Amino acid sequence: MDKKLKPKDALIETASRLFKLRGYCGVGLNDIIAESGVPKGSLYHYFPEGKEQLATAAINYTKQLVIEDIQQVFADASNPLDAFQTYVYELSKAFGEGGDPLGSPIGTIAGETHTTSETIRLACDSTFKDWQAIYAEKFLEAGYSAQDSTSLAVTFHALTEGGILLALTSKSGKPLEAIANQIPFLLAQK
Amino acid sequence: MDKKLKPKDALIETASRLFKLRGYCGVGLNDIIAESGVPKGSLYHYFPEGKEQLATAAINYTKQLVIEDIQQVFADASNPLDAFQTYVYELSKAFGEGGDPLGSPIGTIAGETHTTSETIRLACDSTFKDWQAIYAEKFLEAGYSAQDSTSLAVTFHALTEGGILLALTSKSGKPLEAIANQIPFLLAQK
DNA sequence: CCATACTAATAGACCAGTCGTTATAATTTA
DNA sequence: TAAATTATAACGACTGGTCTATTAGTATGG
Repeated sequence: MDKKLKPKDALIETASRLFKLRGYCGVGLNDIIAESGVPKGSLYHYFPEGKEQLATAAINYTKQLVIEDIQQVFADASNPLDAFQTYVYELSKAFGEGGDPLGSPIGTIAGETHTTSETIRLACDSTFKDWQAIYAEKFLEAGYSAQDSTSLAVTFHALTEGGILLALTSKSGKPLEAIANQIPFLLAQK
Repeated sequence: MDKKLKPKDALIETASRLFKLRGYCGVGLNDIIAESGVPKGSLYHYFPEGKEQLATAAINYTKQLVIEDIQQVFADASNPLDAFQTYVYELSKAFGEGGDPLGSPIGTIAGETHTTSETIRLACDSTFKDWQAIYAEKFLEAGYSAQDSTSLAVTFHALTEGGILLALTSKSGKPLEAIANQIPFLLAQK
């Protein structure tokens, strides 16, 4: 087990990492306990409802990580478009650096489970909505109308999710780079 | 078995449909033979390399279906932006109509397998690139520069993939509707 | 200060079921 | 008759989940 972490946190962290890479069905509990070093008895002690409950915890953990990333980049930028471009550009660098393979934070899980697990689907849906709410808030602050702000938040979030998917499918940061380069030319008339 | 179809085609069609809904790992061969009515012996007769080979065939089948959709909508429109808006708007209606649940054509498969099956990853990657090539061609015809055309193709494709993911996660066509509504305001300065 | 008691946590063996795959027999088609 | 196709049973490996036994940790009582 990761000696620095408590067993429960080790499970959440390992599950989060593996689910990003291989999705929900693609990761077995045996993979998670093997990588985290936490015995199966402990897994069912902390997550008595099993895999779904662990996945929900992993989704919420990932949600928080992403929120911190987003807020950081918005705090450093003077307007939402700049912030968003910086964010996507940093993603492109991360995917392009050829280190450990990354994954889609929760997109893959959402795609797999939307028809099979309402619990997980709802966790993903609320995560997406929370991320979008941050974007929308920033657009609102920048003077966009309420309606435009929410629509733009959805649009830019979709752009991010799609861009990540293209990046990991092509094993390259270039799709995200192309998207980031296009961002300044979007919405120029507003 | 679907009496209208030859066994091989029935397998491809059923596999394609189920993979869209639940991804690659989420669908077992038993599901596919049960729904298609094709016996397991026939599956391994037509696809001796097993699940990966069937998935590759399903991906290529889906690729073609989407290409026909895209070309249809571009044939009916006078410029690429209109065509793209129409396309996304039609997607939003399909996802919003509350009939049989839809799925991401191959996005979910790509997200699951990019680290585990190079064969499938490459099939998804070439599919994405083929779709983008159609978009790029249309932008080129409309007078955009070669570089802008490819970047815009990637950007709009990412928008579609992300929009579909948001739609199926929220079980609603609204995310795609919001995206479609934003499209006319994008690129206004070009 | 130690002994006791109680609970939280750990450790895996184990379960029934399913996975993708293989093997082989039966049947149909040419 | 030969080949193509269908049908079914079975394989070992693995799945998520259950179970019991044991250990570690802590609070309490004398």
